[in-house]
Amino acid sequence: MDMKIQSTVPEAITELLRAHQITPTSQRVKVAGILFAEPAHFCAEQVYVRVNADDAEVSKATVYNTLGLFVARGLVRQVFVEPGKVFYDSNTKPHHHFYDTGSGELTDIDALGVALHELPPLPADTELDSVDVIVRIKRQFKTRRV
Amino acid sequence: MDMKIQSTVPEAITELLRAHQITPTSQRVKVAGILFAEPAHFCAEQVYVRVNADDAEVSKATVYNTLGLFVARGLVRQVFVEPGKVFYDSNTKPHHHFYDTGSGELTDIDALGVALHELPPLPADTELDSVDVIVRIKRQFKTRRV
DNA sequence: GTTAGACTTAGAACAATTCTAAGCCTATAA
DNA sequence: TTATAGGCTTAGAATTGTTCTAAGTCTAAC
Ligand SMILES: [Mn+2]
Ligand SMILES: [Mn+2]
Ligand SMILES: [Zn+2]
Ligand SMILES: [Zn+2]
Repeated sequence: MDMKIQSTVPEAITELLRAHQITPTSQRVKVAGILFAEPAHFCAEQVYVRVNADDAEVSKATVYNTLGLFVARGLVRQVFVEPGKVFYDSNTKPHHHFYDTGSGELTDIDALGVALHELPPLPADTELDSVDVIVRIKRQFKTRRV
Repeated sequence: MDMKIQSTVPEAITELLRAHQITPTSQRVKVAGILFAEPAHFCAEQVYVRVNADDAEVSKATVYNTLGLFVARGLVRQVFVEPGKVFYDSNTKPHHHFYDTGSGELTDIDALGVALHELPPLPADTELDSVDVIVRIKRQFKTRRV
């Protein structure tokens, strides 16, 4: 069963964490509250800023620890689109991404199921881990009418 | 025209660089010699080590400058599969990758042309830059016969 | 109440990359 | 020939994102 948060009610979040074998500390609940308010793509720094929007209460180390834990428990998934910055994606359903190379924004693409069909066989003695499709896009040059 | 190196003959490399508006300095020819000996996936550090296999003659700064220049001129392409490490791919034909999460090895997959067909329309006012497909694989668990 | 283990934290350490600013090389112009 | 200018290379410093360390805090069970 694929649990999803309906509201930002702390109890629901607490539940979600417990369901994934994570003891719901106040810091973890805060981080989860940000990630699961809606499907989103945040980097660690963005989570850190949001989680401390009022007063600073969660350290950067804890943000990283928590994100790492959520990844390990499958609550969140990492997306690599650029060197030196990881995005944490609270949509864990199989899907792909548009990446706007100008703004750095990620947008979801529903999984196609098609790419897989046409894949060559995996190398010997290996099994599939995941398929990531990143469609890099850029803002269009102003085209002059011909 | 899509020029490719047949041998490691310096003259051919010099030609290739000139054809891409790059003045062929000794350092650039060395770096190109490593990248284009055969299609390969190197990170900057690997290029640095290889280029200085005998005696140290090319600085790390120059390796990065050169790789950046080759990317800008389309001689080489970057692949992002992990945070904090860029691979430089001397195969610039459209293609995709297997990524062995255990060994960190990249293997080419001939472009399918399929993923594209099933893509949703691009967001408004954007144009396609590139499509990267990364198939993450892992060494198979020893399966016991049932 | 104690205690053990899990959790959090500030700051140091780290790794990949980029920047800086000074020297070098080479092609052309005097 | 020698000067000059631009592009190129370089060592090392700086930056960035992330992980590590070691000490303190919390909490749940005894
Ligand atoms: Mn997503
Ligand atoms: Mn490749
Ligand atoms: Zn779930
Ligand atoms: Zn070419």
